[in-house]
Formats: sequence, C-alpha cells, structure tokens
Amino acid sequence: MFSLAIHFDETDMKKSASVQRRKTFRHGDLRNALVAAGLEMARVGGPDAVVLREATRRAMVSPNAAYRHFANQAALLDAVRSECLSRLAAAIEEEMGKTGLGRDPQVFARKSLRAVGMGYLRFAIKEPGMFRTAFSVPPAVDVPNSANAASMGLNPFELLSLALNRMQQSGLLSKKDRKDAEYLAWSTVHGLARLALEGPLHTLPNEKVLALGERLVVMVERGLS
Amino acid sequence: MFSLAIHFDETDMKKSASVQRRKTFRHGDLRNALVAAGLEMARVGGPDAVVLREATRRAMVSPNAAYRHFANQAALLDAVRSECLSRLAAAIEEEMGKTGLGRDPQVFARKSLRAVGMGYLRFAIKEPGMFRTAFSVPPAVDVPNSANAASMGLNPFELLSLALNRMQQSGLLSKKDRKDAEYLAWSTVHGLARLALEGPLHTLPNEKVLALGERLVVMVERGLS
DNA sequence: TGTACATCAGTGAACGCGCGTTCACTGATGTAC
DNA sequence: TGTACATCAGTGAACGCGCGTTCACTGATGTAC
Repeated sequence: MFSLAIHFDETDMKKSASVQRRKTFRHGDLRNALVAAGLEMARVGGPDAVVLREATRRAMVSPNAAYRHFANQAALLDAVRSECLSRLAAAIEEEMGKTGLGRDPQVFARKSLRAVGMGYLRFAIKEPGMFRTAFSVPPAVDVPNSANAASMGLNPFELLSLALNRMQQSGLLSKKDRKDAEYLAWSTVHGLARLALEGPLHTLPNEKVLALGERLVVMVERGLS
Repeated sequence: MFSLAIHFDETDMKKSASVQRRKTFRHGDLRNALVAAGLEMARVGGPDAVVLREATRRAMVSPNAAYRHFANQAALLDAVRSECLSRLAAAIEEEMGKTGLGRDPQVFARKSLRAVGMGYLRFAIKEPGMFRTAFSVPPAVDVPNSANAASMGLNPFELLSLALNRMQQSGLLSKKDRKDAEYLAWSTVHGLARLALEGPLHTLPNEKVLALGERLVVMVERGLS
C-alpha cells in the first residue's frame, strides 16, 4: 500500500497530468514506437503532421534518441509512408477476401478488379491522412535510412496487377489491352479518391463517392477492352 | 556621372547584393504583388512553400504589411490557390482553342473532351507546383478573407461540363450516362496527373504519361456510354 | 559462475532558424473647405 | 488655388513557438575471459 507514494513519485507529476515515464533506461522497441507515433500523426494530420520531436515525445524519449534509429526526419517520414502503403494494401486484400472465390473465372476476375478499386477507395475515405501520406511527394534526393522498403506482402499496385491478370486469363482482356492497364485503372480510382479528399469535390458525401467508384470500375472494365 | 554615388546609396548595399528598396512609401499594388510572389513560390515548391513572410520579402515590404490585404497566411494561400485554378483553366482553354471547330459535331465533341483531358494533364506536368497547390487540402475552417473566389471565366470543372454537353448534344452520350459524368471523367485524368507527380509513379517519363492520358480519354469515351 | 569491459541506446542542454502574428507608430495621399 | 486634416498603407521592433539537429555525456546490457 505505501508503495503507492513511490509510484507517485516515479510517474513524474510535474506540469500537467498524464506525463508518464519509462522505468527502463533502454526503451526496447523505440524504432517501432517512433513509426507507430508517426503513423498516428499521419493518420490525423497527413504527411505534414509527421514531426520528429512529437514522435519522440509520444515514445517518452528525448528528441535526439530518434537519431539512433533514423538518419533524419525524412527517414522517419519515409518509414511512416511505407507503413501507410502496407495498410492500404491490407485494406485491399481484405476487400478481395470478402468476394468469395466464384466458380466462373470471368465473374471472379470482375469481382477481383472491383474489390481492388473499392477497397482502395474505402481506405482513402476511412483514413484520409494515411492515404495522403502514402502518396505524398517522394523525398527529393536523400533519405539515407530507408532499409525497410520492401516489407512483406503485395503492394497495392501488385494487387491491381493480379486482378488484371485474372481479367486477361479469363478472356475479358486482350493481351494488347492488358499492357499498362494498371496505370489506367489505378488512375481512375486514385483520382476519385484525391478529389474526394481535397480540392473542389471534398464536400461530396461518402456514399456518393462510393457510388461513383462503382461506376468507375464498370467504366474501366468496359473502356479497357 | 557623380549621381552614381547617390544611386549607390539609395539601393542599399548592406549585406549581400540584390536587395532593392522601393522609393515610394505606398507600394501601390501590394495585394497583387503578394499573390504574384506566393504564386511563384507555389510554382516552385507547392502549397507548403507559400510563406507569408517570404512573400513580403519579395514584394520588398515589411512582414506585417501583408495584414493590410490578407487576414492571415491562410487567406493569402487561398488567393494563390484560386490563381492556380485560373491558370489551369486557361491552359485547358488554350488546348481547346487549338482543336479547330470541326464540322462534324461528334468529332468536335470528342476533340473537346480530349482537349480538356490533355490540357489538364499537360498543365499538371508543366506546372506541378501550381497544380498541387490548386488541389491542396482546403482550409479546415476559417480563411476569412477570400473575396475573389469567383474571378472570371470558366473553371476547369465547367470546361469539362462543356465538353460533356457537346458529347450529349451530338448523341454520343445518353442523358442517363451524362449524369455525374464530370466526376468520372475528371477522376481519370486527375488520378493520372497526381500519380505522375508524386507517389510510386512519379518516375514515369512525361511522354509516357501523355500517352497514357490519350488512352484514358478513349477509355472514358467508351466507358461512359 | 563471476568480473572487466566494449558497445551503443539513451540523456540533457543548447543551437540557430524562420515562421505567423501583434504592437504602437509614421507619413503619403486625397478630400473638404 | 491653398491649406487642414482624416485615412489608412506602410514601418520597426518584438513576441512566443516549435522545429530539426548537434554536442558531450551516461548508464544498462551482453560478451570475453
């Protein structure tokens, strides 16, 4: 019971409440903690909100501790961006998973393409900050510390390729039309997503955006071949 | 000849060179000068580069002078954004102007749509900073001082509507398909533009982007109806 | 199993910077008489 | 035509802020013996 007082002291009550303090000198998992903090900031405020000092604050660590794990702020942002892309890919995969297998290969292919597009769009609407971060302007020149570029699993682009391959294999897409079809299909939903998040269209209600998305997917199907 | 010395003195040589000084107390056209400076910064560095203090520096005016013409930095950015949209519209109109009139209304309509899409894309490639600024995230809440919203001429959206109207009037588009076609058509080229400027596709050569743009326009034509 | 030591993840303090914004002011201009 | 004066576009100085980054350091950990 009296150990309470000691805990009280340890938790550092100076200034406002809620300032906690690590009990170990080593953090143990600081790199991941910084990325997680950066991701949360990106989620709320987009790429510009990924502030190195704030990340260290949230990880309860001094500002310069970040430099043990990242060469600079750009490297941290890059790691966060990469994580955002992974989340987007996961959202798409989940949407694809929902569309059963389907026996007819053509129906399956169409469903796959639709799932990629709609999963993409849904993620953009649900997590605009992460989405914008995933596609924020790339580092101009440097960003020395970007080891984790690859990560695991397929990225959004590869998932789209997969769906388009199914379209081709099931005979819905000629070999000629298949060429560069990724870029065309991707552009459509990406454009809608960005217009819905920012710029003149950002007041469109979500349902409307999703309905437009459905129409876009159909348009792509018809327009590609 | 000896007046040179006086001029020398007037031009204020302290510190580096090239620092000039206005001779009149009143600037005369400060608001426009600030927007012009902001526009140039946006052109080079995108929306984040529109810095109020830097704009006043370029207008050779003290920082707080800006507050005679804009309520705050957001208001200046908003004026710059509006100007970027105008420039985009002008680029599209120019592209439309290049496509002669054509006697066949259907050919004309197709050419119009193509011109809108390609003009849009070309502007995005040529002026990525302005393009990104035009579609940067809108002011969250305030921006009190945004008088010049309307400006003159048609905005990009209206130009696109015009082309789609021609499609409908010439019988290329049913009334049903015409509905919300703006959003669909716009999304495609907008998406390609943004992917080409940032994100994973930003290394695509310009010619390739334009070639994809041509395919997109065809896809939209076919897919819409 | 115990101890010396190298490693290196963290600390604490400080830096220079440039930003947006506010204050009390100054002085050119255009208008009323 | 000349003069007094209100207007208001500009000045100069200062503010608080938070950022990214560097410095010399400290102390826990894991390894070699």
